[in-house]
Amino acid sequence: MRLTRYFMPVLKEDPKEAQIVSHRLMLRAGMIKQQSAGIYSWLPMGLKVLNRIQQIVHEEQARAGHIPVLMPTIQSADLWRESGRYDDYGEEMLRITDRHKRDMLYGPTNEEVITDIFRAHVSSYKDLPLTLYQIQWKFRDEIRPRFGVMRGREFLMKDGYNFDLTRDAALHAYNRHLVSYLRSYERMGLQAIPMRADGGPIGGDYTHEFLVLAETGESEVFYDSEITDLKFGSRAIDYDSVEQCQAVLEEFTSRYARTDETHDAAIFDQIPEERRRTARGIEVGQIFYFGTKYSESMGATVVGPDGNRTPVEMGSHGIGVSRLLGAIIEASHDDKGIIWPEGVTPFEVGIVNLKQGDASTDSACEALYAELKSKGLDPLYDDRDERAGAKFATVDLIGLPWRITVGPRGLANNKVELTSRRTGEAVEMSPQEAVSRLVEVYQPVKDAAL
RNA sequence: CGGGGCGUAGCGCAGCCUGGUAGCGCGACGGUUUUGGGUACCGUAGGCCGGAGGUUCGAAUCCUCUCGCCCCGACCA
Repeated sequence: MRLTRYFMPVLKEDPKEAQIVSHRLMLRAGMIKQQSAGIYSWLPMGLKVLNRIQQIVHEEQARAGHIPVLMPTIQSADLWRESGRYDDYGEEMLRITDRHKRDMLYGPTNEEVITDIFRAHVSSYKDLPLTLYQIQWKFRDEIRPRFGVMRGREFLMKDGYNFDLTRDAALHAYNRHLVSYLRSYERMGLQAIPMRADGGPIGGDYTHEFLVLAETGESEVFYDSEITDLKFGSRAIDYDSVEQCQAVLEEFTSRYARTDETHDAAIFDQIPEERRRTARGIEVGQIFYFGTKYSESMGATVVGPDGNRTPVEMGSHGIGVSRLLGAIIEASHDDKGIIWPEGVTPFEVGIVNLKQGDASTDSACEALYAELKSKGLDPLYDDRDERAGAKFATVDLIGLPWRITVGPRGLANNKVELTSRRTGEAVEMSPQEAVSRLVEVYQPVKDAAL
């Protein structure tokens, strides 16, 4: 993309309403625009990152064998009366009346709808196991939205639901989700630690939430420092293998890691003191096993091999997709701006032309731009007639992980400069070398994709 | 929902107390200059001062109501 043809309304000054760094940077980088309290438009670059995160989630769900669907944002109140949650959910649920005076609502979650779909079309144990999921907008009418997309009222969320015949099968689905979530977060450049959690309004006796450590996190967390050494990495896993998934769950949940909701000081104090950590975390996902809570109240049953009708075992699983942009920025930025991890960056590299209008730098930039695109990379070419300082400031602010600087001085020796946003390290090399170096850098990202 | 604060140009703000018909910086646009970390100078455009009502000869300014937004708290992915 050429910057002069793009729409990226960056701000030089901090908008006063933004208090935390991710909110400030998303506004300054021209990624979002607030339309109303807790409700945002996604501008091109914000949308790009949002889409990349969605893509990772889709790919990892596919890998785990989960099937995508798309359910409506507006739901009938009747379904919620059936489950008993219409009255329980409270004022967080946005209630709407249509022209026929029917009670509707903007879905804050989808257990009712998915259960309705299931009971309409699934009736035999032979159709199980089944996990359906979607990435869809939700609305929760928070009393006080804040922190930009970290706690908006409208938010994009992946929600998945597993249906199984037995408790053991449902627990395997739970484990499978845990593994797929670990992989997803790592591809986004995040370390999200599974912590024992509280059921909340969804209920359930077995649940973990995934937290990204960051100073601005909303939850206080307590953990054994050994847990931060764990990496899922690129290990191969058979999602159908109960043993393999169980082993991963045990590996990632055996050490102490809890939020303040479930924290138990007596157990925590048994950890050697030098490994005890207290920090803050941002919740970016949660997985639940809740058994037959919804299937019983809503009549989602299957006929088992013995000919008896039995309520299905269920769980639900969420990833806060839009919130993840905030979480990633909270975990990865400096005083100049965002630092995108390679897995989610809106553009893989920025090309900075130091002397726009100069025949040799212009043509060198154009050649680089074309070459990078031909290698499957997506560069942002800053072709504005601006001074070097302004271009550097912009590319730093928007957080592209790599920058190629092209100026007459270097070009005289066939050199450009390749700079890492994260380390600031700059190396002179030929344009061809810069391209191959970038291809190399992004190879793991390509390899991780399906 | 309790407590606090703010709505004046795209963004950040001054002016309001002590009423007299709106200003600064950044940004935008045009030009000159400059050119390896937000260059300097000159010029131009842009605002029914959140909205409604009232007081007054006259309201951004005073009064009443209202809408929106932000912060702290309780709540929450």
